[in-house]
Amino acid sequence: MPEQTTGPRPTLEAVAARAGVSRATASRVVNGGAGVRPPLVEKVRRAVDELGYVPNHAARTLVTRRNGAVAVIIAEPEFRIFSDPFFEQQVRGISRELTAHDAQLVLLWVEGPGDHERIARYLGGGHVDGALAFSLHSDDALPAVIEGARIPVVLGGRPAPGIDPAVPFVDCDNRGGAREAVRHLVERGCRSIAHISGPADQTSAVDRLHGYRDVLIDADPALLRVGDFTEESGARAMAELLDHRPDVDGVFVANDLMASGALLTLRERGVRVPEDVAVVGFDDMASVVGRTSPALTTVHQDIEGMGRLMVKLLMRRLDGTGSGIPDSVITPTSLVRRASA
Amino acid sequence: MPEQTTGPRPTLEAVAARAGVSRATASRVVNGGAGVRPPLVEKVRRAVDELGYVPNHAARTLVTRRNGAVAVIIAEPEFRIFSDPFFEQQVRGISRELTAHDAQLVLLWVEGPGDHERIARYLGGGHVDGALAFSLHSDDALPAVIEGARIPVVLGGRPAPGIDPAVPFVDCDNRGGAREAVRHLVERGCRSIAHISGPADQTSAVDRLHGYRDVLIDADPALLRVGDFTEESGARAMAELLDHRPDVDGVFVANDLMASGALLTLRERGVRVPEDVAVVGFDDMASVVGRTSPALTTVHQDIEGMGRLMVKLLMRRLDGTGSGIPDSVITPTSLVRRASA
DNA sequence: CCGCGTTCTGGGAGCGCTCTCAGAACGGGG
DNA sequence: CCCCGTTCTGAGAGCGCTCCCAGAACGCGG
Repeated sequence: MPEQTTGPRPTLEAVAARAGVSRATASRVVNGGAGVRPPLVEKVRRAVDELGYVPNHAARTLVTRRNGAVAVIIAEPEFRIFSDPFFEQQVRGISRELTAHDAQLVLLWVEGPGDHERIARYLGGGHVDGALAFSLHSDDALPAVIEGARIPVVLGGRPAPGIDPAVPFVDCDNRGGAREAVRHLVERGCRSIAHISGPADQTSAVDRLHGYRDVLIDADPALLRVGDFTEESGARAMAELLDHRPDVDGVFVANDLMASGALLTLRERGVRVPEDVAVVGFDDMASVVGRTSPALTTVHQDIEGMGRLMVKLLMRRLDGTGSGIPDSVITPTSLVRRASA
Repeated sequence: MPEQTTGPRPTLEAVAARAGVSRATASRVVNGGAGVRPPLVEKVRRAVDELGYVPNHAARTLVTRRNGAVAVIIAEPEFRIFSDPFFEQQVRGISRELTAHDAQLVLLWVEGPGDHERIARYLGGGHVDGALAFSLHSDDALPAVIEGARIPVVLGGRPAPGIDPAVPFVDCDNRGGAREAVRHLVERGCRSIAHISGPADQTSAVDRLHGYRDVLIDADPALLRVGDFTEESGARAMAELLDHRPDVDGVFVANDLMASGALLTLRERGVRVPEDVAVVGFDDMASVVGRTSPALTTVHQDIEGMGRLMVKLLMRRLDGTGSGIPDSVITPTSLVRRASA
């Protein structure tokens, strides 16, 4: 039980004195105790407990040049990012993995280009050991800012072309997952398979579209519609599809939210799913998948796992163990068959 | 333009040498330059620029015992907290105010009681100058944990009884806002005014209920329904109300989401709003208010401002300027009249 | 019982910064 | 022209910790 010394916090010096050893030995024990004989370890441990000693982080950082903190940079060009469930899951994964590494999460909220200088200074100021960011639009200047801070960084999501390709990233196999989704529709016997894609400036949307095209090499462009990842845009795209290509019997939608919208339109028009039109989504978001009817067949990706992986990659390069390890990771996806296809 | 010295980062010493002054003077300039003659200030400033000097945070913290970081503690007893728009706005306000104070936001994600020890150690370890937390349920052990860390803390939302009442908090005038809402219904001429409240273990819900009762001292208990702040629960409560008290002609709903649900039920049943039943919500959440029909009359509260206020209170007590300043703040609310009442 | 190799331990330097305090510089009045 | 008060400046001491390195302790073979 820590003593109730209300005064200044005990230092290593105090612990050492109480344990009857030198500061160096006390330090060794606090840092794992390797190379210290058991009886002494025990004595120091007890002193630590009795004094309620907690290492001074600043002092430690000063000499080790490591501070056990990682910045998570959240840019907000649109403005829902923070409340996006996808994002939330990823941050949760990051937070958990960081905790496992005894590192802290420092949130850097970027509100616009005006913030870039502040961010650069912060990143360059040695407050954090590394940074995690999310590749958003291709015209984003943020990656350059981070690059300028000369600090290790790992991106969530494949960066858009134009951004330094050497920056490591973690992304799921968007293209492969899309292929699997489309193949599933083909195997079901669908003949006119449409695709509702996401915005062309997001690599995930582009990759999924590529996957669709990989399987359906010469798909009629009329079977292609572009949405913006919102439920509403999915509903609209589906309506247009139905209007222009009444023969459509399968549709691969680039994310679950748009797929949900498509399902709504289908239902409104009295089209049976999956009998008349089979639908496959992407993401496997619990919040969406659970409430559609019929239950949505979709491509699952391990979002939390991707967050954790981002941290692992970053930690590896911080440890210097980075060489010989793949820079970027593409995580596998898997098709989850439910009722819609 | 900073020099491209790839080596170790320049120290204050280097800046001083280049500017031809002592380290002390350089330090003074870096920290505002008070009491240093203009020509010297200029010289030091130039050296800083040329060298690309950035102060070492750890070294500074070591001596000042201040590290310019504040923990935001997010507990996740339920699990949507992070993606809650209310919460998002509050964190945004916090983030902005923190930036204005040149302080950083360290996110502490608490996943359960198992994390409490970790949190306590972190808070006690001097990593952050203070903490911000949100008062959730009354059985939450977190406040005690924070208390134990002997670190200044400010709560978002009035803490439940049972939690040390000396802990400062920021909350909006739930009770007063509710009174205003109900009075508005009275003035409109409503005779049977119902209330759909939130969970009894949340102080905001309790306070709003109190406000309702303040105005309608002897309201029939049958006019009271308890929801859980979700849209669905609001719809259900409204249906029950209609079934049991068909004479209801006004309803004050404890939050916008439930009000939206109530509106849905009303519409389904063909009840005209506000002609047959007038509805007033609480929160004035942009995401809800915009899409209801008719547009929702509701009680506005400045959520972002509350976040900022939390930081201001914390900063004041960190600066020691805290004495004589109110510990907690109740921010005003205002009724926003739209179409539903 | 001594000498040498090996394992532990402690002294001390130094990480980069702030801040106190003494001394330098300066200016004005006598 | 000198003296004293005021404003600036710089030397130096530490903040609490890690880690290098020298030396102590220990064990074993001869």
